[in-house]
Amino acid sequence: MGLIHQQAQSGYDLRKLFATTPLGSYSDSPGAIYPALRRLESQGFIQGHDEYSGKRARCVFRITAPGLAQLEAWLSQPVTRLDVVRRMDELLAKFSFMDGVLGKEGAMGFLRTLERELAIYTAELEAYLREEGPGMSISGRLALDSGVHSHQALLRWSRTALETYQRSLTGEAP
Amino acid sequence: MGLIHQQAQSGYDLRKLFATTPLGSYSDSPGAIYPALRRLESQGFIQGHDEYSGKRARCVFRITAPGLAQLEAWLSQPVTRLDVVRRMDELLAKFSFMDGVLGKEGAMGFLRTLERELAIYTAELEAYLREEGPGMSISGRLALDSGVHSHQALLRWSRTALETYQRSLTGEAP
DNA sequence: TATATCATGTAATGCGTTACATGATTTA
DNA sequence: TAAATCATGTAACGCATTACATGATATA
Repeated sequence: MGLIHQQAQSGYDLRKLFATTPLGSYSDSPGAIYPALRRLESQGFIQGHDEYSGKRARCVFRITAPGLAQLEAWLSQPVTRLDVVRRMDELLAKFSFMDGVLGKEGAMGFLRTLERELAIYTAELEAYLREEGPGMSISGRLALDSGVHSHQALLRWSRTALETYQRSLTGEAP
Repeated sequence: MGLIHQQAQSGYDLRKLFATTPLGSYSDSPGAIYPALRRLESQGFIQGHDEYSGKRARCVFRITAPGLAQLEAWLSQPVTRLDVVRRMDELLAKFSFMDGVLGKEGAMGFLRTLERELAIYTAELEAYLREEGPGMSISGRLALDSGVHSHQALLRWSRTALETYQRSLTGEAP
């Protein structure tokens, strides 16, 4: 729905996006995409129209008013600890749609809570590594270490991302 | 199976591991774990025994010879591009079991191919950000940027991890 | 004795994957 | 005209999630 909100898309468009672009590593299988589109349509969140642009028919989906409300609600959900631990990919996919849907303030609010949760979880990982690391195998300890480094990198990113937004705000409102 | 190989585990043990430890963020729901254990048992990869240690019965699973062979085969599968793009968590979970199953040489071989695939994919992400970034929204570009930074961090980690193994080899065989 | 924790399951539902299928339109 | 690509689906299967259920044993 985020992609359809940015621009009307057919099922085939989405397949190509998932297969060729790095963002949102979702499945590009037709058995996943077409039924999902029909489900969203039956719920009234998107609406498909056949388009004949010279060639053959393409069923192009657009977001509806209830769909936009649903998308806003999804993007507005607070960042939880469980999101940070197990659904980081989904969080970043959500964030990529943020300023098109919630605006800069929404995106900045998201980044602030993400930074807080990331800081907490990263500290927990570091503590776990300090305490349990010595008793683990080399590869076990190193795997945990990779989690620590990945989350540290995300934490640094969330801070520079917030600064990027702050610069863009002061720059446009002199 | 990796966890059961390290140490015999009951379904409840696994639930607690998944719920409390940071490694391998798998589901701790009983509806996922118990049927999965029974499937592995029916395939002959693990074997459960009831144990009565003073308290009530616990069904403790151990790995079998075919199960160990299967685990070795799984851990020996080459690192593919798709693994790096969409299954990085699984790769690190696999790696955490490596030197208990394949030994240091196996773990080092894994790290070398992982480093190669990570370097390729990271370069692709950087190129995509350079080319497509200017046309994207701020949050879209930043989300992509987080992917770049995360993979750069993993790439650095894979190199230091390899050095850690090399030091441990020269240290023990003077 | 009530509550929390230990320990193991089952049932309904939904969804993803894999594989198969179809027909139209470019390109070689 | 053969092959690749466009564009959209269906069917079988497996598995995860959620919620419910059970009984035993510690702990308050």
